[in-house]
Amino acid sequence: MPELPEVETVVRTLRPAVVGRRIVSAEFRGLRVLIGSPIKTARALAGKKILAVERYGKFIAIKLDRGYLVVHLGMTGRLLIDGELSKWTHAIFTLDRGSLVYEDPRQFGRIEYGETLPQRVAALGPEPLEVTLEDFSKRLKRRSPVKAVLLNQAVVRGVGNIYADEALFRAGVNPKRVAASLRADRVERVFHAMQEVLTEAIDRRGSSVSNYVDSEGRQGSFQTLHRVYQRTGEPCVNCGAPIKRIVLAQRGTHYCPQCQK
DNA sequence: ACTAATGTTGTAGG
DNA sequence: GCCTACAACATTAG
Repeated sequence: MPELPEVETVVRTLRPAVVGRRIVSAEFRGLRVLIGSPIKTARALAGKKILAVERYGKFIAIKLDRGYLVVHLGMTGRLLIDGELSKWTHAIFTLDRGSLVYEDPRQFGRIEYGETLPQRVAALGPEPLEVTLEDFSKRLKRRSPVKAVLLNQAVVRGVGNIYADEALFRAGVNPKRVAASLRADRVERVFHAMQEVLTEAIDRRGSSVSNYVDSEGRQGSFQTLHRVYQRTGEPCVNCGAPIKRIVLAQRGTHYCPQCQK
């Protein structure tokens, strides 16, 4: 479910509810989502105070007075303030006021406590809304299709399948184009399109496809503004040609064969 | 019955 | 190191 705009919306709704709160206790169900020992993690979290909620790409880092509680929502994860318990509840954090509940039917998400940020977070590329054009251009010099490069979290962090397709459509760049072969003006168009689509999606509180909701249980609305993602066969908003779907980097990839040569 | 779905990680191979 | 392809993870929706 969650790419950068969705995770940003979760973080923004989470902050006012949990910053300053103290974790009274933590309970974990099942072995899939939690990285590490449930007993040790629960013991480490009990009594910790929440100082901040940060986002690193698609990762949520809850900064405690010692260490971090790091959450990745995978495809179907939800972090809910005072959420109801269900068969897919994998973690319950009881706070000194209210609670935080993690649920995830597909269980591709992960929760981890550490004294420092884990390596897979530290190894991420820069934020796409903070990276400079110069740095972005260097990072794009890879001999893979530009879509695969945008999905690579070591290049920039937070772009996923929806926003990669939407950014390339807006830039008028074919997703199969080898990134390193793009002229500088094309790279600049991709850069601006990526920033534009992410910013607009954040303004719309993300895309609710599948089961995405923020931490208050609210849906986003950017899915109504998707121009190519999941619009296979529908007319292109620019030229009317049918939107095409191919598989690239093992992901469904949607583009206009007319506008994205 | 089959396919595809917002993601990451690990393996094998070029 | 860089790159591709594939599998795995587990569930639901069309």
